[in-house]
Amino acid sequence: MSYDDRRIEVAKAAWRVIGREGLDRASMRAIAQELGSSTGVVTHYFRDKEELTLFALEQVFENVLEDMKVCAKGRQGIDRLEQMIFAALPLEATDREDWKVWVAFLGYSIGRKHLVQEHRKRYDFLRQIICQELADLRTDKLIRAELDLTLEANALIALVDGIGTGVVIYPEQFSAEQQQYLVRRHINALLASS
Amino acid sequence: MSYDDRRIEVAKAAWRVIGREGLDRASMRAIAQELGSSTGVVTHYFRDKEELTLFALEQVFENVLEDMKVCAKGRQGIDRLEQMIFAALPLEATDREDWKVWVAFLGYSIGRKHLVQEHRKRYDFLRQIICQELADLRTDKLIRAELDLTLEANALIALVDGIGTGVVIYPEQFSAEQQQYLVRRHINALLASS
DNA sequence: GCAATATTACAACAGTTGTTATGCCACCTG
DNA sequence: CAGGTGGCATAACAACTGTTGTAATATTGC
Repeated sequence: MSYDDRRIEVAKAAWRVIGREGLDRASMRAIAQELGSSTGVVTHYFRDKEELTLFALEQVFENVLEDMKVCAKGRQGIDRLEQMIFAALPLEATDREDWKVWVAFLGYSIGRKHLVQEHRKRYDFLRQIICQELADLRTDKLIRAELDLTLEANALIALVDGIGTGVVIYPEQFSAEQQQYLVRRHINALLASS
Repeated sequence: MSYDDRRIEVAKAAWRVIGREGLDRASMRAIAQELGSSTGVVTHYFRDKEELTLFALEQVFENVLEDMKVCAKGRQGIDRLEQMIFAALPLEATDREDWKVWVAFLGYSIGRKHLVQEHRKRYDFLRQIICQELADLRTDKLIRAELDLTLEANALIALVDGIGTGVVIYPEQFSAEQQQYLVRRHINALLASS
């Protein structure tokens, strides 16, 4: 196994512990135990704990981006946007673990300037992607021309974020169909009245 | 100053530290220092740290409930619901501190079953309140009859939650007017087409 | 098969944590 | 005034944290 693969394995162990026990209880020793080895391995592949946890978060984020890209592939119009958003929702139980890690990081970032900065970077990236999709839809006159695209992108992110945290705290709160229904209805409100 | 007042003072100090430094860095000593006294005071008024932090969270929650109640008073119809939701939004900079504490708690709850349970209790309470408002609106035929009120209440909470965390991470993301615009539009989609 | 390097284990470090016990001081009550 | 009580300070406790250094073991290249 290559260096990078082993690194990802360590991060996955961290990911599991964070989801199960929380971010502040994901100590080096707990992560090493989850990995089935000693802390020597963890410190060997990561300079310090922050590098490890940020790497784990980055993995989560990139997985979502990848899923969104896959869902977008070959689709067009409103359906394309919908499917991309759906990819970010915790539709299945397995997605919930990713959302747990995400929410844990959000809370952990409070009072830590550089961690907030990390989240801003990622929100920027997401907004840029969605903005581009909205711009394409507007060019095709599928959504109303007067919309503030940045605001609409932020609103979509907020809705997804709210649903995600809701599901993390209250898994039965939103079924997969209800999540999709809410997002669909939100997007429908943007459509050009033709 | 009475016992209960002093208790609240301690909780407010905790609240300030949590918002400024984060929940896991809000140690007993840090809270005592913020209060301008020793840890003896803190332990005197609270059995342990969890009792203190939960009490601080409860204060935040009840403040929001109180604001919602005040905003609802004397209003009726759609305007009443709107104003209640507005009361929960981080419209001003001062509201952001409450939201920081809330988000910090959400993240801290990951992996802690009884803390998740606490959040569920509060979400239950909020949903119940909003459900009642929606039911009243439906009785007056102001919103569509076929709506799933529980789902709609959860959706409203999710939207507010998403906006709140968005503002915490990215204060410039939503202006007060934009927040209100988004909520208003969301609610407008529920109106009976008359 | 030997040397060099990568990987891992383990122990020790200094610092911080929540909690508890003890003692001091002011205040109130009888 | 005696004595008890609530409020608070201080110190000590054991447990746990991230990090570092050292040494043992695998793996690789020649």
